[in-house]
Amino acid sequence: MGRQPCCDKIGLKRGPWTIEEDQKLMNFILHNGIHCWRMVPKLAGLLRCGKSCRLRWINYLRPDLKRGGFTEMEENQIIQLHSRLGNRWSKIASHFPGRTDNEIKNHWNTRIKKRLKQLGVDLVTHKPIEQTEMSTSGVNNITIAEEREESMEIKSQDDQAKSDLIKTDDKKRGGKDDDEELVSMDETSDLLSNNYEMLCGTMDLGSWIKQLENNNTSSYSFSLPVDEYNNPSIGESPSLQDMDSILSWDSFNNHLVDDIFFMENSQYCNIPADSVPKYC
DNA sequence: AAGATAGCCAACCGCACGCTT
DNA sequence: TAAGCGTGCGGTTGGCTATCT
Repeated sequence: MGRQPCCDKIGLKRGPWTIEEDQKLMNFILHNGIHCWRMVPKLAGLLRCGKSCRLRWINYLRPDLKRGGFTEMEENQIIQLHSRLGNRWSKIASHFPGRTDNEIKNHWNTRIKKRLKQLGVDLVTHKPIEQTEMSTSGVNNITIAEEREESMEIKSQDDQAKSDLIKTDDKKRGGKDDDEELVSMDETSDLLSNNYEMLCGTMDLGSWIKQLENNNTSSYSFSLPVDEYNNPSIGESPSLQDMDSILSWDSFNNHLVDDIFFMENSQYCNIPADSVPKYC
């Protein structure tokens, strides 16, 4: 028997949120808090399902969200965490206050993945793809990286399954599913042994990548200037798209000064999304 | 100038998990 | 103990914008 849908979806609005909807949702949450997402749209007067409201709040409306592009330091930290945690975006996001898992996931898929590919870094093991493999006659580097990624993605699915098994076993033993335990699991697990070297060894992935970039700018063509990667948000004008979102956010916030004041004095100020009550 | 293509990101979907009854 | 339910999570999609031809 399959799960029932979270809502009947009949008569519910979908697609992009309007400023009016945002205001309704934010006003409601700031004044009433979140007790049950399913009830939120009804009580707030929104024609959305609770799930959609939750997503909108977490990814866009939350007052503690950090906006703007990722810094080089953040990017490198994401890469390091990904080598340890894999595609567990919420875990990775928990290391970045004010960033959402969706944001990090999108950034990984659109920027970092490409960057690593161009640098010849394996997207799963986070190890450099061997020079011998890269210099195979008649085959360009990108093709090799793509093939490698494809094969490793299959491997990663197996690895993830194994990892889940280990996690399950660990939970059965009453253990916690936190990063520290993942690290210790690395020591006993073949599947993560490749990452252990990166994690516990002397290798600094961030500086290594930077070094690669410096060494390879002549041999690789970047789709973006390195500077843009390095720090799109500092010392530069935001992109039009960024500006647009900032503008809309600002104009939206102008209507909510009172609410923010209320929020700053409320129990919801600076509380991470995951500490909001989970159940009704 | 106009159409094609690529990049980006907000939002949706479906499954998994954990709590309650 | 099993079923029901709400929420969290990761993968995917769709639409908007920018860039290229």
